[in-house]
Amino acid sequence: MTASRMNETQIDHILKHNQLSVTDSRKKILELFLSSNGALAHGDIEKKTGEKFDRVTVYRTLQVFMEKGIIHTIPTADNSVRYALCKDDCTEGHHHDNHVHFVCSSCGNTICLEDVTVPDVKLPKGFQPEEFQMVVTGVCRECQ
Amino acid sequence: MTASRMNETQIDHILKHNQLSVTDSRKKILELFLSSNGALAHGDIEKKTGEKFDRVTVYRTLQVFMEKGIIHTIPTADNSVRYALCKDDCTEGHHHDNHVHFVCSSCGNTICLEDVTVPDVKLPKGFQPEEFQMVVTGVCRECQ
DNA sequence: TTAATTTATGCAACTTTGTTGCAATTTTTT
DNA sequence: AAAAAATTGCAACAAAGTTGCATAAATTAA
Repeated sequence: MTASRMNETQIDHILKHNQLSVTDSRKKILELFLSSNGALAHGDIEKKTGEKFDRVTVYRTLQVFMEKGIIHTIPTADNSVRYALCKDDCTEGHHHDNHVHFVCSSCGNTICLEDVTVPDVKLPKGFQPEEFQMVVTGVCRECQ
Repeated sequence: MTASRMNETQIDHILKHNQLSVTDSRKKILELFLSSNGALAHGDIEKKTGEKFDRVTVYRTLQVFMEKGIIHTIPTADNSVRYALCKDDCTEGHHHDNHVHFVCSSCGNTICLEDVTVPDVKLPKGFQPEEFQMVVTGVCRECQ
């Protein structure tokens, strides 16, 4: 079993496990996320799929992946929405992501720092927290 | 001197201090920020100014305020860009904001938690941090 | 394996959001 | 009060995202 073959099995499994039809676009987009250790913007996906799929399909695929909890959005200071794979038991639409995200100001990539957990903070009385997200901007390893 | 009168003096001073012409739109938009303890999206501003100013003017005003360091953007998990007043000595375009932002999932408001500082985190080797931002999602004081 | 059913895709048309150039207006300077 | 500088609003555009619907593909049932 080759690496790509194994990858395809994994991809199919994720889709079926989430009760999604296995289609070319979904397989390809999911593969992109699996082979990228960072986060992807809608535009990145359109470019990397080589305009093989309609813009609308990409939008709808991301939407479905969000609903199923396969991916989640990452906050950025600029106006770009970035998506990243959910790790582990992220089966609901609601995602509680507890690692720090790093946005490189040089290459623009967003990297999930899996090993860096978001520290807890104390909030003033009356604020009921549901999710903590932390974004660090700076220069990444590749761009030093 | 009435409150509104004092406010106007304050507003004029901020604009002049930043070498900006004192115009109706800038005064009004700055007033909005001063009277709101949270962050504002472009759309909020358009609504609250009662469509008195052209969309382009609002965009350009926000842009200029950003350049002058009067306001800064706040990261959000959705695709909306939100702006908030810079406190204290934020005279450059580059802004290092060190307080936590709270986004209410009920009313949608973004509140600057001035008293809650962003905790430091250790990054893996090779990552050069420039700015740390933290966003907490949940239910705010008003919406409990 | 094929037919029936369900689901996803792609197209077109549209809305929303943001940008640019330029003439007219307003603000600031002299 | 006039000249110079800066800002505004308009129009036209570009980019980003959404919706309805017929076609095509994937899944289920026979």
